[in-house]
Amino acid sequence: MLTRTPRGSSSKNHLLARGVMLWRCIADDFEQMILVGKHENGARLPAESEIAARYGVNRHTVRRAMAELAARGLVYTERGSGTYVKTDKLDYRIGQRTRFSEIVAAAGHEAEGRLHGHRIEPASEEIAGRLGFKPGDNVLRLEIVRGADRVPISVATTWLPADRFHDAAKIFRQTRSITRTLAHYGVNNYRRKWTRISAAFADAVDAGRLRLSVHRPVLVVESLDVSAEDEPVLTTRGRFAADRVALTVES
Amino acid sequence: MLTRTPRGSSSKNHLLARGVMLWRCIADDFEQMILVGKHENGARLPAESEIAARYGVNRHTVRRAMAELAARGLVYTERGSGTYVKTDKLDYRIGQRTRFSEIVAAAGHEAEGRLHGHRIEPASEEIAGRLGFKPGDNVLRLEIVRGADRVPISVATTWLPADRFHDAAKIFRQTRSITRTLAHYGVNNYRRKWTRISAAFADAVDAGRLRLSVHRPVLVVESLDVSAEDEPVLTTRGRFAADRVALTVES
DNA sequence: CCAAGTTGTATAGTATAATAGACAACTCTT
DNA sequence: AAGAGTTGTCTATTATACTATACAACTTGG
Repeated sequence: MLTRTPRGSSSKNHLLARGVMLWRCIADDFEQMILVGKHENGARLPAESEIAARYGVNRHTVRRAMAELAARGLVYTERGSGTYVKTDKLDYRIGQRTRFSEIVAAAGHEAEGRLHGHRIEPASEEIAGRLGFKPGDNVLRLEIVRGADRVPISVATTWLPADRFHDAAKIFRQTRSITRTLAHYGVNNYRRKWTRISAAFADAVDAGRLRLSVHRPVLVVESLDVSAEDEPVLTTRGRFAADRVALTVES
Repeated sequence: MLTRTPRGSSSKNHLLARGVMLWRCIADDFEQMILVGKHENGARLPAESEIAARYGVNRHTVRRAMAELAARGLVYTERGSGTYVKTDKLDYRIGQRTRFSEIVAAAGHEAEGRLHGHRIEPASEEIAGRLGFKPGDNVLRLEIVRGADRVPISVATTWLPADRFHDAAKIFRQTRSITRTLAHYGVNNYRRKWTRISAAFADAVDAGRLRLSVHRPVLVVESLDVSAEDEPVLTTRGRFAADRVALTVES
């Protein structure tokens, strides 16, 4: 250790970013260590009291940091036992029948979907092309955040024909599922027609909704679903937290 | 604007990173806009009250954000007039006579140097080679933060022969200048022998000392200075905030 | 079963982030 | 010279981050 000048020589100085709370710095520090492989999957983290001592902070502060990591899906805690690393990813299988709730339920987790916003807007050239519309035609746009076991997995922007699915936003709020929303309109066997996958970094809005730092990667999944009669029923642009999901594409 | 669900629909939600203070989010937001060219050099920012209204926060919070930007050297404020963008960089000319204080003073700014730590350590192979020592020989290592007009410009790790400059840390604390410290030991006309320049991102420690975000670039300047008699007197590894300095190399 | 070690919860105190409002000091344009 | 608009400073209040301490609830290994 370097000899320090008297000024600002607190033991927690090395992580104190100005304007960033202590628990957040500790959480980010652990996220870094976990992502870099310093604690492997399933490993037990040191006890809260030990971490607190190591950072020179109160145990409550460490608890807040651990709660954050749990909210990010990086760890889980077991009362009386400890806090454990969980870096295994949800296997998200993309095929003709791709249903978020079914995939998550099959993996033994509780699926969740929440509508964060909606509006009717004129279709862009891109979206119109996908849905077989003319640019400027009205489409219904939904912003949906999906999660498994209360951990956000993806945010998706979904466009549907506005006339055919006019109250889809209301129906989605009730049913909390795109599958059930389409069923409400009599579309029961829609299937995935194509899927395009790329990668990017989370922007500020997505990062907030996914509980990610802005420098974490997302898998960008664009897709088109069609009805049994081959009519386009919805197209999406989803952003999946790459730390929490691995995509499997059937071929 | 998208129609929002009632949950968490505050007007400042789009920048509220969890565990990051409001003023910091606003400061980072402005830094981003400035760096991306949305406000050019010399331009006046909107009045504090207007910014406050725009973000839906109190004016004091905006003032804190502006103080942060000023501390980062990105803006300066003029009482009664406004806050102005300042993105021009200090021209740091590297030649045979390279003296931080002189360069900064010549640019019309007030130079400042502060010792953040020091110790005697065995020389690494690299450092020993530079100073003409054997690996393991004792060298004195200084950690110095330099600034202009109270804005950090560089952090530098400096190694000197430990025997010859034994109390250099103490002398530096008094003189606040490497030039004057060497003069104290009778070394008056040292000159730059070689300089090697590369680039990197600020690590957590350097970012804190330079008041940079960790994703901002730094210019890494490694160099060797020798006395008039051609004896190595010090070698450094400096990290310059690339947002605040441009290096000019004489040839 | 017990004891040691762990996470969960409760209470209370201190420091500070953010809000709110008022006014002083200053600049700039008219 | 005046007045509108700006930054600087002051006081006060509320919400919350962090600390401190204690104990309950639970797991694990002997």
